Amino acid sequence: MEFWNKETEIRFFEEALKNFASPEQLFYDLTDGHFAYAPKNKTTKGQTLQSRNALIGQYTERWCKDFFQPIANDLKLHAVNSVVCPELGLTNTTDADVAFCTTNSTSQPAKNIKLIFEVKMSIVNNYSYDDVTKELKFEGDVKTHKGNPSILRSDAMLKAIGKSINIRVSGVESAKIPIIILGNSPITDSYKKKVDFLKQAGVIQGFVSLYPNPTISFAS
DNA sequence: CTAGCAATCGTTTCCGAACT
DNA sequence: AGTTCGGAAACGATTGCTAG
Repeated sequence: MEFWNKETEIRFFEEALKNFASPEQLFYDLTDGHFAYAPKNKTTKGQTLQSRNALIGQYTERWCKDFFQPIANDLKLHAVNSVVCPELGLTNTTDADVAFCTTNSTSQPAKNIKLIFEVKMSIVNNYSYDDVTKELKFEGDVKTHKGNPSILRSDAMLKAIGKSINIRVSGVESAKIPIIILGNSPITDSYKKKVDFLKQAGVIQGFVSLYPNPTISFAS
């Protein structure tokens, strides 16, 4: 299984366009074309694209499940999406994005859950889409557009930490289950120390980016 | 440049009313 | 009494924006 890369992102757009989404749901409609993010020298005229959120959210969570499935299997476990376990504070609205469980059922008792992942990933690079030719084009890496994806954002970190603590304080069963945050961007300097303390404190066992070299362009 | 508030979309849940 | 319907409200996901 490969790490997150440009092909992963292109595949998201292609599958979404083919199956259920219109270009307007996935791209900013700027004067000179459709863009995944606003390039640094351009403005979105105040519009904030929201229709992509749920779609990319689901895609990344599924992608992570597939990514970790072989590892889970080696451990005689299953990687499962949207795991619900009321004992751990994981309800239908606030479920575990991905978890390693002893069975592949969505609804699990606490004792079956061995590892919890919180996915905080999205599109990292910028792309343009041509309405006429249907062509998807790489426009530049994360430094060339205005968006801050994934755990590069402080509030994404706060949400991840908050959700983890919420699990920790839900009961005795949840105290021992490791929690790992998955992203596809670097983190801010200001959080580098804190993630170590979070680990020492036993709240979160790891922050992992599945996108090794986001600012190096690979041939596609 | 960073932290974090505000905004919107899609989905789920809630809750009273209407209906067997 | 139990079920179903439907609008309102809540919530989670991501991203723009701007004060400091």
